Amino acid sequence: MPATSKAKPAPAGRGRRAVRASGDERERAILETAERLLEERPLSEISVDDLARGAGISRPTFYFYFPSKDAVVLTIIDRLVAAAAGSREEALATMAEGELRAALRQALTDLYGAFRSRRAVTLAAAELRMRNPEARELWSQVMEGWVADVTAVIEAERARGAAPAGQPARDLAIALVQMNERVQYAAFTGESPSLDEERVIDVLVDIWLRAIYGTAEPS
Amino acid sequence: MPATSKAKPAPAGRGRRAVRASGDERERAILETAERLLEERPLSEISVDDLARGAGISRPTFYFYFPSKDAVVLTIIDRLVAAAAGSREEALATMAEGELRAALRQALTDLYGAFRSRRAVTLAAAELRMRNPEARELWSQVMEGWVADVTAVIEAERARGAAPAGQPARDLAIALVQMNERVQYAAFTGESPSLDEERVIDVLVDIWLRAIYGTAEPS
DNA sequence: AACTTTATCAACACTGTGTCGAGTTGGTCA
DNA sequence: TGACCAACTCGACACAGTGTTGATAAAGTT
Repeated sequence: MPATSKAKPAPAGRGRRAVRASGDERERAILETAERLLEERPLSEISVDDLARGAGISRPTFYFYFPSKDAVVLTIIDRLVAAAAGSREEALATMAEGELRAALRQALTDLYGAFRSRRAVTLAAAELRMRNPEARELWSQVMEGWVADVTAVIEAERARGAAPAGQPARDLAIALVQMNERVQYAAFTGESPSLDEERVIDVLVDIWLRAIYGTAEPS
Repeated sequence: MPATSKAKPAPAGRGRRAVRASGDERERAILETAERLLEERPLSEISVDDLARGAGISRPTFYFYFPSKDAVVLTIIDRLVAAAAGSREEALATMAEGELRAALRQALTDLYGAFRSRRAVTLAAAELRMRNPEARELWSQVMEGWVADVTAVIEAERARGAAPAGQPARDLAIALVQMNERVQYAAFTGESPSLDEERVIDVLVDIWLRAIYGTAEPS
């Protein structure tokens, strides 16, 4: 049973423990080592041994603190996701009261910033999602949160006559949110083709506005 | 040196060989086994041993035909990508002469169909891209091809006055193409949130048209 | 019939994961 | 204070997977 709870005193949700003693700083050391190594190379090229050594402990001792490498990264992603959720709520609060164009830009900028400031972790999350159901579930919740909020905004704009009818609001929201995810990911990795980091927001905001407020009639 | 050419007679590009004898059918058996197993489970859960046994040979013999598991999948992806490129050129030919709305829908439908009909391979490609530079490069070329074509279409539409000015055509094309990739991937995996398979095309076409022909002015 | 090429696989070397059990250490309370 | 317990540590092991080596067989080629 990989990547599931199984630590010695193991009570908590994922794989982290609830210890209090000096082990607390060991746990932190492991998390910090993981973040540091992720700046250098992808998750797939980091071993449990790398994490243990980086934290100054032996490999078996690592397993006292985390049930697997994945659990470490999941813990780190948890925190990133929580921060991003904060950005989102804040941004949405602004958006609730008119001046949508500027508010939308602000919202996308904040979210983009939240992930860009932890680029390495964001990339690791994408990698982990490919093979870890728990990571998939966590990311899924993040996306659902965004989609729900964006859906509400679109429906409100349509209700007050500011936006024309069109595809179901939720479908539109899903596509737009997924576009953001992919475009941002590409910009972070620098793959080609990808948008320049400074152009990401301009392009995304433009497409969002056109998708929400425009109609689909060519000349 | 994993995933690079290294087979016995090894001349060709990647890791496939140029054998002619009875080994030809072994090679095909390996490729077929890979495709079959990918329908059942992700690439990360398929071992070289699985492929060898599936093809009725021992593991060392597998290495006579392919230098690694990745090389097998790369060969399969190559073919998918070639087929998709065919769809694209065909679709673009239609698009070159007016009636853009219908032509665009047709183009996106064909492309979507090309990948949906080989869903398992498409998903494996996404997984492999995460950790294999060669897969990344291959996919990159596919995306660049699309972006180049779409950029040309947008510029042509702007030149003939059918589409308004806006973000640089290439930037717009990158975001739209990446949106398609992500939305399609999500629909294939059935993750949540994701668009229903029957709704994908409608939603994407709508956003493309609005992004290309609309303006970004809210009411 | 010598020789080469193609094909095959048992056995090996290596890397990485996760577990077991035998410790050590520091605090607590009888 | 000393018996005890929980937190903590790690050497040694069992396993799974990858890729290589070398010996061998079977099919052409000259």
